[in-house]
Amino acid sequence: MNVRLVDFDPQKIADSGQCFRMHSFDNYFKVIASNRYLEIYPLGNEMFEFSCTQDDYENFWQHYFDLNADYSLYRTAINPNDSFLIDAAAYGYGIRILYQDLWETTVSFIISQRKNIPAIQTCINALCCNYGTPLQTPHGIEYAFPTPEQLHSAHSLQGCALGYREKYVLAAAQQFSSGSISFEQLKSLSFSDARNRLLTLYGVGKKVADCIMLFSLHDIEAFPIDVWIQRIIDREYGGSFTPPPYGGVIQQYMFYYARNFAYAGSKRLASTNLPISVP
DNA sequence: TGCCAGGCTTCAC
DNA sequence: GTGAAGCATGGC
Repeated sequence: MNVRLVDFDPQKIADSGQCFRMHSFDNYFKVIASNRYLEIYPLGNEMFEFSCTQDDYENFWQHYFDLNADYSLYRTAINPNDSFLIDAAAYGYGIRILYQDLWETTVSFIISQRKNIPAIQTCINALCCNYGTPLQTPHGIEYAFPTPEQLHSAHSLQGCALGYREKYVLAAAQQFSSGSISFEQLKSLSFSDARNRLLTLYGVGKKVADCIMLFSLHDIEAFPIDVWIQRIIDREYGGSFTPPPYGGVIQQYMFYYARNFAYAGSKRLASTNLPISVP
């Protein structure tokens, strides 16, 4: 099916670091999420072909990509005198905060600690290939993200390069497969109670908990502070920074801008060199 | 080859 | 309560 989407850039989303199973190819993108497989073909003029039915689009992917939200409202909340955030938001135009599966997000960001993004993707791909359910796709066999039960019954996850994180993932698998933590349970709690519940998971600290709050529970006030965000706070704000409204969305703009443009070398480039300007 | 990575747990103090 | 050490492994 074809659809026109504004403020939607699958390349930026794939490169934004919030998901690890969205990949770009010559003329399309493939996404694997919650046992579903999708290809997205950019057609130009904000038109996209989604390789799914209208029902699948309306009942899953539209929500997954948060396509009913107006992100210009988030950007207009930025202090107009804050040139770094204004530039970051312009550069990140088209990024969406995804509604990702709680279990997959938890495992992915447990794995992410002290790894770079290519290494994270290698680990997650190994987990899926070794323990996930095969999915038939037009481009061959892909693998769903393994369920908590699939990993819990594995007992050992050697061959996935998890290192010391393996025990964290196995502990999470036990918690999720037993039902002692669930999406419904966390969504019934307040922000701080849900975050505190996540912090009880072995291997989950503040940063990973905030990533789960943002990228799965979609609490867009969550503001994960990783090494990139801390670098921005130190360089641009003298070490002190109060997250603006909708901080999670702004955080994603900051992260993408820093990694791909502003700090892509070792220091910030001139903002006048920005490729685009967006209100 | 050596450094470093979307941090966390553990253990002194 | 706070700060430093130690951590497994792959990518660059």
